Amino acid sequence: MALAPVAAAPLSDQVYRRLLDAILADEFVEGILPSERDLAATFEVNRHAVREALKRLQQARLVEVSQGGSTKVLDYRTEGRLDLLADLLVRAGTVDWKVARSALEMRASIGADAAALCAARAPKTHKALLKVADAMDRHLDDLAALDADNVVFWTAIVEGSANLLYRLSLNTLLDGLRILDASLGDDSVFELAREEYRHVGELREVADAIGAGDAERARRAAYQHLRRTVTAAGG
Amino acid sequence: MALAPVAAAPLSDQVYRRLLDAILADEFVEGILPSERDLAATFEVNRHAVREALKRLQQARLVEVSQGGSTKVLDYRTEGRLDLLADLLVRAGTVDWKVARSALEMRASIGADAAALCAARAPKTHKALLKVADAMDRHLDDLAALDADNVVFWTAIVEGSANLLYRLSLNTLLDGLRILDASLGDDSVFELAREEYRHVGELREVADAIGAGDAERARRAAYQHLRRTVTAAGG
DNA sequence: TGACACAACTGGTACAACCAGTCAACCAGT
DNA sequence: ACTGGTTGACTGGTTGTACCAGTTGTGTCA
Repeated sequence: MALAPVAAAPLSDQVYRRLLDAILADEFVEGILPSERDLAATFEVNRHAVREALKRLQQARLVEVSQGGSTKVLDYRTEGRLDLLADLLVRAGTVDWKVARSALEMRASIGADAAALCAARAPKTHKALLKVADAMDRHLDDLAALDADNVVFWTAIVEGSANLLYRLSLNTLLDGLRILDASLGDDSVFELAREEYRHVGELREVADAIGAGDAERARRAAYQHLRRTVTAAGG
Repeated sequence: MALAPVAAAPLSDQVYRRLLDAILADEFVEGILPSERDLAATFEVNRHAVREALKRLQQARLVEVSQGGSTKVLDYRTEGRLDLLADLLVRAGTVDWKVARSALEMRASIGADAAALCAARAPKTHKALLKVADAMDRHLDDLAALDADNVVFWTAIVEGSANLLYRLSLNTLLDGLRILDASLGDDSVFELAREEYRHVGELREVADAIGAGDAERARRAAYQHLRRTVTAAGG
């Protein structure tokens, strides 16, 4: 019998999670949050725990607090930032596939541009990329290993692009992937990934183009490869 | 006479800022932060203020705190997320142009893809876009107005792309722009923008392609327009 | 030498108070 | 019908202190 560990998140994290869910579900009338003292009372925690949670919500641009006045909910579409991905992707235990599709589209766009930049700036990456592609070919049945290798492949390209923002975006997107993974378990939903991994040859093409320093070819190859998954996901 | 409001940031925000700067400047030996009590003592503030700041750093994936153990600095390249842009762009009062160039590259990539998606999904956006382009033509000498209109133009395209993540990325990028603006004042550095606005005709071309539902033409036109600024910035 | 126990850290939570803004209502004065 | 001042009941911001809980190093004892 496998007993899962009991989650022991700090109180402020739990409060953050609760408030976040309530905000995204638009549960506050007029978009006005109760006072910190009231929240502390209803959650039956100390006011400091509430304050720490509110500070995080504030940083995520989800609320606006002002001394003396009340704390208001902001529109995350116009105020929120990309880091919300992880929180928007899975809500109330169900995956928002529209958000997931958005993430795949973004991955394709940035992945393609990163490949082009990598070809222009770090064609030497080529060797490492081919090695990963070889490894992937060697275990086409091990989905977990393929996942890991795929991450290595694209991380190398993004590193080669010498674009810090692409690196950070990749982190954000991978974070979303992790959330998705945890939410779906080892479910069959990763048919998408499985299908993508059937085309390791295309990764090789990307690597070749990068090795040749041919930015446009690298871009096209990467875009074609990544875009297929978007289409498969209903884009 | 224009009187600017007096800045009165909460203590925890100031502590956050100080710690952030120290972290990005790699000022902590072995990447280990002093204890909360020590930080409170050195900053001469209450421990709660320090805790609120640390919660935010934790959320930004800049530090890892563990009860009983010490708080460690994480590598923002591998752990940080896109929201760091605003903090990385301007440090110690000077602009990091490498980061700025990265942002411009990302803008070009996402802007082009958003234009393509907009053409496919919301060709009707075309009308509003042309109206903005007209307005821009009408006041080619008013940089502030051009800036505002430009934001409206691209926001409309991103809305039309129906991609929530592009919307959030736009927010993040615009945030960076605001930071840049505030840091540089009305400085001459916005030669870049000025040059971009000399090509309002290209925006019209983007709008036309979108109106025609021609995704690839919209992508090419948008990319060409946005990419020029990247090149001008030394990309 | 190894296992255990303790002490001295660390972060996490709590209560109680007070400072400092906001807002609405009311009240002069103009 | 306005202006500005006053008041009181809210709001968030700050503080100090105490204690709980987990980690880590150290020293003792078998």
